[in-house]
Amino acid sequence: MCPNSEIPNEQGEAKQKILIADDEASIRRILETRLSMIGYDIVTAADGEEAVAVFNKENPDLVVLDVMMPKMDGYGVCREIRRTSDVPIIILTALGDVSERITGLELGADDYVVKPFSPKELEARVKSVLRRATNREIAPSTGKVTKNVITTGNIKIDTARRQVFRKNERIRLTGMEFSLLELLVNNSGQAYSRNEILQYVWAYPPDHRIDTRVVDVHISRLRSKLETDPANPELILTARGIGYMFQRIN
Amino acid sequence: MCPNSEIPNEQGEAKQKILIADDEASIRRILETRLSMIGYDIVTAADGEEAVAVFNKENPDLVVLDVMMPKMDGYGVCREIRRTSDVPIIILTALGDVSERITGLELGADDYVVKPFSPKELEARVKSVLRRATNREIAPSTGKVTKNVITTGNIKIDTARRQVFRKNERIRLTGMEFSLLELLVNNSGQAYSRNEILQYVWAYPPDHRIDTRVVDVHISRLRSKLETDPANPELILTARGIGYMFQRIN
DNA sequence: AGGAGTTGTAATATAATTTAAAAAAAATCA
DNA sequence: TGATTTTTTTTAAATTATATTACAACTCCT
Repeated sequence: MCPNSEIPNEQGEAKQKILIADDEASIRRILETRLSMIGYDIVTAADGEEAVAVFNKENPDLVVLDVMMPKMDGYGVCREIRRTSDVPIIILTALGDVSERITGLELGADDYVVKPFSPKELEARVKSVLRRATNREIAPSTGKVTKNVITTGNIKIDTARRQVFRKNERIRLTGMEFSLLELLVNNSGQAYSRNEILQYVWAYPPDHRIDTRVVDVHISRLRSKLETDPANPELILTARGIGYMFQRIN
Repeated sequence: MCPNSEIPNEQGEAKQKILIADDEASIRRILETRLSMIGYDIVTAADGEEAVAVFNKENPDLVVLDVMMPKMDGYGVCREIRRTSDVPIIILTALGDVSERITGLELGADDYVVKPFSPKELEARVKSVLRRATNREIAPSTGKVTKNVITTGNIKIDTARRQVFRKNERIRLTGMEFSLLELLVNNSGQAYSRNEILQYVWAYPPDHRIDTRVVDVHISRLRSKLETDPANPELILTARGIGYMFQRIN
């Protein structure tokens, strides 16, 4: 099967770990259930001090902090964590409190979710933040400069606007399609396994039991939209036994 | 984060002084931190009367006023200041209260910023207002409304007059539509969930469970009025799984 | 009260994504 | 080589999410 992840994340190939800090047991329980269901390791804390302690002990990949907690509030925890770490942080704020939101972002939180929220929404934020966080590491690791507009052959990719053109005709890509293309193009010439792609584009932990064929399907659709002859791809290449890669750009 | 930076101010001479009047300590603290970081001198006040006192004593180059303050509200302070001075004034208003905004501008404020705002946004307004103030050779002593116009693509948004133009044709938006647009535009590039939008734009109490699909409907109506091709929106974008956002401006 | 305009709800349509599975291609090996 | 196995590609169906529409309820003006 697919070999170990070549792309180092902080835990090697372990699941990504999320620290959930909220004093409401019901919220902890729900989030723990839902997030572990889609493949994350969850650790929890019921107050601010515990959150800091657990953070230091467990070194999670992402932290979800409720603002209102006993002992130390979310900001305190955020500040404390930021003294030593750039780990992504999502803040849970109470209803529409402006100052809370500003404070949170000011202190270096990566995102915030306003209560009451649906678990689905938090899931989406978690993936989004993790995707941003992990994608940030990709470009530097290859030593490539990630340009805003990339041109190769008759394909033009505007990463800032998330738009793609072929022969100056705008091609509509869906969000997933674009994210996938973006990963491959930003690291052209480098092959990624399906698991790595799932991890980076979908922000799923390495061993999440999602069908890795999703990647194939998306690759197929991308080819049908981008390639001159989808049956003989010249841009999105198959690395048999490994995964996929984008034709090297220079 | 980017700490301690000695960015020279526009004059190169003495630092420009800004008075910040807001009863929320957290907002005062944040704005003080951020604005002094980029080279302004900051003085603060926690209520209306203090604001007037500090203004008379410190003679700042710009005043940022929260509308809602104890002792004397923002308008009172604005009126009071305008009796003796043309100093630029920025008003902080709650979202969606039209009359507040109009009143503020009538009273001679130079600009307003709608809560919730990001510190970055206020920084931009501060710079903009100061630039106008220092550049105006023949200052209209009335301190009449300085337009705050956002332009992107072929649409122009005049937030002061709550008017929107496409290709210089006026487009009629309803109040809700404009408020929604305003939230998204004022925070372009940032995705908001339906819940957040409901809380910010509709400002319903937490128990008033309204169908989140209302947001979809209004987004749809906005698109049909604003977008060149409503089926392929380029301004009001869908953040699948999360909500909506306005195409990042700048 | 009457009419024009606005808003929320619900029903329906469309689109994006995942799953499943069959067909095709490439690799393995006796 | 040819049969077998593995891997990839493609298609279709199922699932989930978003978009649109029509209408009823409501508001604001006179």
